[in-house]
Amino acid sequence: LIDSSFSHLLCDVGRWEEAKYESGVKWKFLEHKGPCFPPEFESLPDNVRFYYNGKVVKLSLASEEVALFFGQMLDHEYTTKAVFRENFFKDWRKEMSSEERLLIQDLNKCDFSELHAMHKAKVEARKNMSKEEKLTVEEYGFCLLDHHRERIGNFKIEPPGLFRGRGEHPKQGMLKKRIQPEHVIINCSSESKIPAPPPGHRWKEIRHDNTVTWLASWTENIQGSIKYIMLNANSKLKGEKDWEKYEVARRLKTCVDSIRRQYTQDFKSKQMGTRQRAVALYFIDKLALRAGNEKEEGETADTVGCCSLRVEHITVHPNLDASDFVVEFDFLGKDSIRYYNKVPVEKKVFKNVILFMENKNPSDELFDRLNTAVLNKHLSSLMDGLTAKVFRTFNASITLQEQLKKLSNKSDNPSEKLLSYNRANRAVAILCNHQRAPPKTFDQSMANLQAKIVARKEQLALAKTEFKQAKKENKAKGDAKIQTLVERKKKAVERCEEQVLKMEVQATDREENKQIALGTSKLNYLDPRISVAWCKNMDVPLDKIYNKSQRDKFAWAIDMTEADFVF
DNA sequence: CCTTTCACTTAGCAATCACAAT
DNA sequence: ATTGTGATTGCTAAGTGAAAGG
Repeated sequence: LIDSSFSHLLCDVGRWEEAKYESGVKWKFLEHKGPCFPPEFESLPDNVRFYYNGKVVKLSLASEEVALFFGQMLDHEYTTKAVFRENFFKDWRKEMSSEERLLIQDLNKCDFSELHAMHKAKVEARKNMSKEEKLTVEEYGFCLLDHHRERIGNFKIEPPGLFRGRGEHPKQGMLKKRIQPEHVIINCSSESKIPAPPPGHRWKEIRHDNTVTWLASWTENIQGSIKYIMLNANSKLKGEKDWEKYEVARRLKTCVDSIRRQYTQDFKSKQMGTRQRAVALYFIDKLALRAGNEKEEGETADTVGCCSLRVEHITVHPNLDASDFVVEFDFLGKDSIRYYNKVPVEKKVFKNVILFMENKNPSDELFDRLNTAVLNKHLSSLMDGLTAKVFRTFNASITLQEQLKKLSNKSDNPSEKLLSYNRANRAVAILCNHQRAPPKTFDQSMANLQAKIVARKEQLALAKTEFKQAKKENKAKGDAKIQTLVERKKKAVERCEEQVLKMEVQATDREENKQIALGTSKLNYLDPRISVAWCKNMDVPLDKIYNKSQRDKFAWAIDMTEADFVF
């Protein structure tokens, strides 16, 4: 049965025919317009030339397009990387005519600067228009799902370009090919209007699979993986899944103590596999590490999660900085973000880690008897629906709840409350290692803010003296006019004080947030009901915490949550 | 059992927008 | 009106984990 709180998502006109939710059947009716294709490439104007070895070379249409991809990226660091250049040049040559291939043998002799300049000019020109976007959204951005108009998340086919992997990706610079309708599978209801392919084209396949949520899909040529067009996060389908995810995490709360007791027991198991499983689980639980599926070597950047940790990623310290049994982690995780942490662990964990490292090379797996399938199989036997990633959700949400309780007071002023919320959010982001590159203008904007604070403080000092002056005059010959002046000056002082405080809090918040990304945890790990309840308890308007799209995404939580909600 | 495929969530960066300061 | 900035949105890569395939 669907929770009644979903009603506004499921039906905004009239009543339910039937208030029942058949698990497994995702939808009954799906109609859409199909994906939006990027414009075809047209050959460059004659005044935009490509030079090889100082001489103008008129390229064929296919190789010209690829050359433009490189030219567009010229001021990006990518284009200086050896792997990127090598992959690009190899793929570019595949698109060249045989004459071109004969002539163009060295990327270093290529001059894309006119292509680059044209691209920059185009970007500039687009700034001054960009209105037709709205029409596209209206036409392609929505679909009909179970007779409700729903927003589609990504309705555009990804345009061709050069693959930009993260970190040291072995395939960076490779040509990501243009997708034609002939590559695209459409999924819709058999009784719906079938989306029309672009003129002169046909779809690869029309499918009517109501057990999946995607509207269209195609296979991408770099990794051979499937790309999907799916609904926006504010849709019923995504909202329900989100709610389910947090409900599973809340169930973990009821049995996490016994699971922790069990893996602590397992630290001394006679089975090596069991010990490894226990230690891995300890790390996943304590440090919110990702599961760490195996990856195909040479296909992706070399990154790891818990189960795929290698000996070279950890260092053991019997004691370090007044702590005993410290394990030092240093590895690249998802998106090649570095995880660096020195963690005091239980003695038994420490001894086990040393044992797992014995007689191994640095490049050997730490948990050689364990993988994510084994771990998850074990976890599902402990609790229905439990997998490694649930621990991340659970620990993130429970941390937010605890931190909010610890940090915030109802008597705080609004900006202090907000700072507390952000700090609680930050504690989670640090736990989950959600980092960002410090903004390029960070130091400058920090200095600007400090200057503003100084200026405002001076203003405050001035306001204070004026206030005193007015009071003195009032004492001397207090007429009504002076009386109002005193009031006015008093107000000015208060206003200044308030503003200084607000800016100082803002400065603190920003400084602490320099390298931390709060968005990811807010969007994916924190049960929104915790935040909604906190806002109710603290009398903080919800839009201080969630912007419009976040409020839409969490509509289900906003609707169902009362102030007494506990995760 | 192990590998591959598939569907979906999670992730950081880039582009764009909105709004304030000038 | 212009410009600079932080906030928001868009993009798509990179994970997880179940199911299918061999």
